[in-house]
Amino acid sequence: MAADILDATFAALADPTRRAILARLAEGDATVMELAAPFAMSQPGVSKHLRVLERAGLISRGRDAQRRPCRLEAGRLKTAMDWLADYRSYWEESYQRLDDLLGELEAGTSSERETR
Amino acid sequence: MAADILDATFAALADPTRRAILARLAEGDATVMELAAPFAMSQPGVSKHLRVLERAGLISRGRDAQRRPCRLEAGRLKTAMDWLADYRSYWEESYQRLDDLLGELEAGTSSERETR
DNA sequence: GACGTATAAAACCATCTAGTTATAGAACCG
DNA sequence: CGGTTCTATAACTAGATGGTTTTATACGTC
Repeated sequence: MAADILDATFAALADPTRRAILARLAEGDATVMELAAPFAMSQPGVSKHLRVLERAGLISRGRDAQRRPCRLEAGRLKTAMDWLADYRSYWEESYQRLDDLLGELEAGTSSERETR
Repeated sequence: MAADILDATFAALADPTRRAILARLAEGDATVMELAAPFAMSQPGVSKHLRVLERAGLISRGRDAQRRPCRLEAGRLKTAMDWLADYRSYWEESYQRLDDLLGELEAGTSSERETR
């Protein structure tokens, strides 16, 4: 469900510059110039990253004279986290023991794989 | 910390085919043929996706005669989730009210932005 | 109206991506 | 040994991505 939202969200998060921009925005809204300052990158380069983040719904932009202040929109981060949460049991200790047990049972009963 | 791991993990998750492969592996280990079956895609196409998942550390592969069974490795999913968890407060209700309050305070005291 | 500042858009380039087909390697079956 | 099955590699293509420089737009100020 909503595959393209996850596509865009994870793709946007797969870049260190964009993650750093989100981290900065977590401290409060910021203009493009403020966001660009820490990076050895041209202003249009940062603008392109912001467009990716905006199209993924991870930020929104206001208007303040010439400035276009950016704001973190955390909803899509929650969507991504909700997807990951489905796998939580697979990295938790209690599951690991259960998984090992099931593996032994499967190996003991039959060589056929449960495709179900 | 560990930026390229997050890069590779999020990039791997940004594709619906790869997410579907992970979902399938959550039900148990599977061979390449088993994983390829649900998709209208060539076998080498699936193999390439598996290589991306393996290089991201999201799966591991064993050896069973000609077969290379794939197994879900959830550790990297936890790493991604840990990163997202830092933003949890930004999408939670209680935070939203705090954020609004801080916004009003900032607007009321000064037009200068706290860059700290 | 002219100038400076903040941002976006255009055009371009190199590299990566997701897919294909065709081929090769590795292991089993007879 | 010969054929079949499973998987990986190679070579190719079209399109996306991340960056650049240059140019245009929008707004505030003098």
